[in-house]
Amino acid sequence: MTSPAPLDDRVGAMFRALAEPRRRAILQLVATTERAAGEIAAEFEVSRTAVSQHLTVLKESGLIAERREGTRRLYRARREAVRELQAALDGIWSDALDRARALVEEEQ
Amino acid sequence: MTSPAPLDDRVGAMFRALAEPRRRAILQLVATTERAAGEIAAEFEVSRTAVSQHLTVLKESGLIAERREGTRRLYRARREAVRELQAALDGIWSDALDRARALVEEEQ
DNA sequence: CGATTCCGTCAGTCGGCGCTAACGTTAGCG
DNA sequence: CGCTAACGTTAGCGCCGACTGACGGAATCG
Repeated sequence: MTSPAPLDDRVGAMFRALAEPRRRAILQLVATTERAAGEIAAEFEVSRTAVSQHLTVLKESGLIAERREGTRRLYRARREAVRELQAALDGIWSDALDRARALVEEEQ
Repeated sequence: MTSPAPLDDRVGAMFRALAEPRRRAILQLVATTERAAGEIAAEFEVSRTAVSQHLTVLKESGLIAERREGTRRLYRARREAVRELQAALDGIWSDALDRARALVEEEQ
């Protein structure tokens, strides 16, 4: 309730995005180097359309950011989003502690 | 080569397992407290069969471990697996650096 | 202006996944 | 040994998601 934006949905979107092997490869491609959509598509043996859809999913999850330059669109990975994901992984245990504590108080 | 199973597949299996909201909730339930399958199923409003399948997916991904006690099967989260996942997330950047370096040598 | 480049978007198909219902299995009790 | 409890497993169904092919749009060059 503290966060106005649905944080759990955002985390879920990131996990769903990373569940696809090709999207992980794309994310790795734009991790350090900003790349255009065409360059990314050229790295894989799938249609350019599929890559574009993968980029859309990654962008909507917040894992990558888009920047336009002429007719090209350049993509780069957002490391902050990954850190948010790692925090969520740690939260699995810390939040679980809170819930366990609530259960103890209830059953006593 | 330190791991007998292909690491990228294991990481992918973990991401795929975490992509499902219900599996994340289950993982959180058994994060600190070891629980039986029936107890877990009672927490959600889905059939016990569905929970059992989720537990299978989580177990095969390595995110949880199973222990038998009589007719019951107790599950607990494996925090080491989560740490392996976080390392993979960091690896997106470190491995990308290696690949970028190789590309530079190629194009020169 | 027309042509080209670089992309995203829209149907449509197909395989995979989550769910339910019925059945099979193992452990413990009388 | 029959019975029950506590599970996993299988078959089937509905649906989402990854992919392809065709189309549309914005920026650049001549």
